[in-house]
Amino acid sequence: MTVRTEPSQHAGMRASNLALVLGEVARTGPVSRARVAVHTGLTKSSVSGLVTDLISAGLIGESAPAATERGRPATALTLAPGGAAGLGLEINVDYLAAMVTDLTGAPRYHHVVSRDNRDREVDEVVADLIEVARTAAASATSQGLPLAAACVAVPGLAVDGIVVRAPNLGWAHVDLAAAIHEGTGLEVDLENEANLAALGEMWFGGHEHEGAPLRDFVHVSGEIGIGGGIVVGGEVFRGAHAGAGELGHVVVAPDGPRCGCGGHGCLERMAGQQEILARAQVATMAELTQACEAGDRAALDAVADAGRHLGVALSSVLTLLDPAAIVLGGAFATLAPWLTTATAASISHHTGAAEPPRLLVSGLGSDAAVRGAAGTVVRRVIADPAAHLARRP
Amino acid sequence: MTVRTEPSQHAGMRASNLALVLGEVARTGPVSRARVAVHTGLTKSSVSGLVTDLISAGLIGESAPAATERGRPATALTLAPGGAAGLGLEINVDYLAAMVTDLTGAPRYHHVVSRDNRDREVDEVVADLIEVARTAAASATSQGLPLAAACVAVPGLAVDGIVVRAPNLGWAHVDLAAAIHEGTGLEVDLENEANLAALGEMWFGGHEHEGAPLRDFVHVSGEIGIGGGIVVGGEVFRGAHAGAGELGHVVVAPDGPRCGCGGHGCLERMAGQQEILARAQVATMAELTQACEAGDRAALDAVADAGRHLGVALSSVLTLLDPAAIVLGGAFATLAPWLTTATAASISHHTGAAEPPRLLVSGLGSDAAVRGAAGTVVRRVIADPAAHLARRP
DNA sequence: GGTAGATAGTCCGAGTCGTGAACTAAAGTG
DNA sequence: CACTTTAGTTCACGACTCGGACTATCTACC
Repeated sequence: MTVRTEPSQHAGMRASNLALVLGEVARTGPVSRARVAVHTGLTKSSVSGLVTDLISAGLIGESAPAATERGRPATALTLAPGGAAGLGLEINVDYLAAMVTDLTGAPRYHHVVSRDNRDREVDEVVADLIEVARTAAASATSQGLPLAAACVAVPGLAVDGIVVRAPNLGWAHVDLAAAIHEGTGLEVDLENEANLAALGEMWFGGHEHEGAPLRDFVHVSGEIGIGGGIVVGGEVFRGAHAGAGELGHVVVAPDGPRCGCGGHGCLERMAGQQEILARAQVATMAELTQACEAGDRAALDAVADAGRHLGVALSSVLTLLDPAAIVLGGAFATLAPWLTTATAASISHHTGAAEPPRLLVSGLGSDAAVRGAAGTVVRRVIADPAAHLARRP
Repeated sequence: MTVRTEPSQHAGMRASNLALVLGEVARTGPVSRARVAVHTGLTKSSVSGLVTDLISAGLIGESAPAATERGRPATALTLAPGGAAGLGLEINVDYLAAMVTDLTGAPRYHHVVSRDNRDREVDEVVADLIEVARTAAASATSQGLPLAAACVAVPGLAVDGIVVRAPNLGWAHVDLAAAIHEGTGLEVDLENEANLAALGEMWFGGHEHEGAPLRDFVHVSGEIGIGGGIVVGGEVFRGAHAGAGELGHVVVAPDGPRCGCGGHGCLERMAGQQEILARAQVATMAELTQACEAGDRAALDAVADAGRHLGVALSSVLTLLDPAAIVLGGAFATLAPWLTTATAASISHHTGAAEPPRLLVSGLGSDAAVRGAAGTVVRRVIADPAAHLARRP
């Protein structure tokens, strides 16, 4: 039912089959040409030709033949780690981060600069981020990793390379992609932090659903604000204006107090970090977890209450989006031990579902977004190797 | 970023280009081959060949050359109404319906049988629906319309041709598609009523967004229950288990009463038809609209209250899904005059949005789902004419 | 009214790419 | 050491689209 908009031509056919073969190699580890042919439905001869191209492009490596059961031993094909690399950047309220991953998605460089970016000039922060990016790029070069592009995780709404608004940073209409492109010479893409964290979790978090990698889920990423990333069929769901997934501003208390966004009774207002800390009468997240571990009543109640509100929001998410699972990330992952019981109970109460939905806890912690950003770049190369080669012949 | 799963071959290239050309003809009314070539990016010679195939397949018609400004007059191409037709069926609480549309989407047969299907045997109702389908098929045949397939709108969850559950009918695990296939010889697809109503509204409702047809929206279809259809990029959003869009069970009152679904505080429990009628102290929807028109206080309050609850649910929908518009259908379309003010106010209050979102009212009324069902069939033919031809050579 | 210019549509050779069968390569089996 | 099995390459063939040449049919203008 997809509306076709571009003519199918021979070049497109080839590009599509290159992606098919490369994707198969990426997914199923070391494989022979013959097995790729069977899995993809292409003939052996076609696969041979496509693999030749991918090897000469440096995206695939050939290892020594290894004996199998019977017959001629197969030469194994693997992703060439040095074929292309991705630079992931993250700009957040209290830190900047950079990560380089090779074509297999393995981290090859990671650096975090902690500093509160809220009351600084935008230009200063941008300059710092460019510096961080340059250092990362230099490291990639020295490791022989050719960067294909960069992707920046932004705590707000980004459209066409521009940060439209990032409330927690106090930013609006910052042409960030152009600035970083200027400073590094790389193609730069911007994406919401919550969405990238969700992708990072999908690609590197190791979650499964019925034996296959999890491809339909909602990722809750609470740091200072509460964000949400919706992944459908392995891709981020963005809505009509790239604003989808704003879990933090789902209504959980129709008669509730005014939220910073202008609305009333939003989840973030009722269960955000600020609210939890205030109710638990502690100042930092570290103190909160300590208090919870010590069994402090006020702290436990505050967290459980947040869990209940989260459950209300997630009930609506479950009925509206029908995801296969929900992944708790960021601060909610840290608080999971004292939170999930209340959340699960609240979900059962509000949806009436016999069996509770799958509530998973993130394993990546606060690195999910940068990893997702770097991963986005290399995934794009794998998804369309022809386009990548056209750019650097 | 789409994961490719099938090899691209010459036949697929041709199939894709056939769809491209046919889609262009369908979208832009009468067009010349030359204009199709420009719009699609194909060459004139390719378009000529593709059009020849489509004409001999009976999907496209050629009308007499009409003079243009300068040069040789163009022969106009249009969809051939008799090329293929779709049979839409609908099974609902208090009626069965059938509609036949030709390839252009124009209704060519429409029949509704009013009868309460709640306390009847499942087999009886299925037999009635088969009878309705047969009569419709006979009418199509007598009009020279070859039916490509059938699509059934079901008030519940349908997966792989089976009605998994339809609470308002009291159905569970009914193999409806096979039964109708048996009775009519047609390929049969099942789909949720709310989703089809949304599609019908998109294709035939005439809504626009920034000059183009509306392709990202949420359709609210309230009859006895409250349903929702989410359309993203022109396609229905189904979630991981085909259960997405259940707007009726979004939580709008966390401390609210128990709902029939087992949850608490669901929209349907707070603003469903039963609730509104009870509060307005009337027995039927007809009486309710009369009371509203007469300015009856209790009726107006009941409707406004439902509108407020609807606004809470839609606030969550807006923040989670970021649609370009919301379309009110079914009973809510009828009640729109006394409902939308409260709903819009509630949305503004809960989302804090400066400008209220686009709240549109359906023009198709209760025919939306059958039209959507019949339209689904012909749209599929247009989206993949090669597959259609392969079935009937 | 005849010719130039413009636009529509067809035809055909060239180029690209996947297919399929034949062929070479390299192991294990009896 | 022949036979079987599996891996990978080669090459003629066919199915496409492309692009330019060619024909058809109109308007505009002299």
